[in-house]
Amino acid sequence: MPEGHTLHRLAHALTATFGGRVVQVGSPQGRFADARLVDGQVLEGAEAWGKQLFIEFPDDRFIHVHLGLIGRFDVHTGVDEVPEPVGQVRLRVSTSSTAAPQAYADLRGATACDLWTRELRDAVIARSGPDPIRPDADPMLAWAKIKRSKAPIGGLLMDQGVLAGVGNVYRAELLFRHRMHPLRPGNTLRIGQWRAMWADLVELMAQGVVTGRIDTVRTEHTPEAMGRPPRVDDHGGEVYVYRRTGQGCHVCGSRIRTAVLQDRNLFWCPQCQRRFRSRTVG
DNA sequence: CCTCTATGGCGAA
DNA sequence: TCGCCCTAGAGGC
Repeated sequence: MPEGHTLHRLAHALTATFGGRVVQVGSPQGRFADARLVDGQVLEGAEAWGKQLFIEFPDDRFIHVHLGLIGRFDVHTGVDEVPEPVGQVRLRVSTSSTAAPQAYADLRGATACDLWTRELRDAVIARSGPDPIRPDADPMLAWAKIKRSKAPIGGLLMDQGVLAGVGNVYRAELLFRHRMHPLRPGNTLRIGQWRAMWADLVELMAQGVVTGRIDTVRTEHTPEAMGRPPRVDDHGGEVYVYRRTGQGCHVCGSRIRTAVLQDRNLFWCPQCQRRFRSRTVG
């Protein structure tokens, strides 16, 4: 679930569903005791920065949520009745009226769910790199770090202080689309390459916010265009390399490779992404 | 029943 | 680099 597009999508859904309304806030599981401090208040809106989600309440209070690897936050609208929680619900936000239609949102498995002040929120945002989904993002802030780092670009793209919101799928797919080897050092990139990668991220991630999935294949490489079966997977998106180890590359047919970099699975095509080569495809 | 996996990130060693 | 945290679902025995 959770790369930046998921959090922005959630922010939109929470704002649309609960924004400006008095809400009930609770922690059925009990591990978010501070829920009571904003219970019965007006939910002013929700906003995402990278993978961080902030739900704003009066008096500069924010519920800070980070889904981590396995967290999910499901928004249910238009229900007649808010049901009993199922499983480990850390946070539940629900409409406070008793009349239908009602709505509720359940958070499970999150790495973080805390009540924060505006200062804490601002500090985390200040430490984060630019977020390609935010219209005010400045790609040169990321470039300044990339161009002077010897670290592999595959790691830099996942560093939330360099760039906010990119996770393992967008990382792998972006590198493929730009024919770039994941281990290429940041300081060997040229600015034109970075500008092209950023523009691509802006487009891909904006699409992810709309669709709720990560699709990265170009028209000529869709299942329909290639006459291949669609991807069957729990996240569903059409991709070039992510979790396609051993399968044929959609462009050149080579077997997709995998390796572990900084504890995360890395996927690339050994032919399309030869080391120290990089040219944008198409 | 157990083990493994997952689009993440932290802190200790 | 490793262990650990969060949760649910899939698969093996």
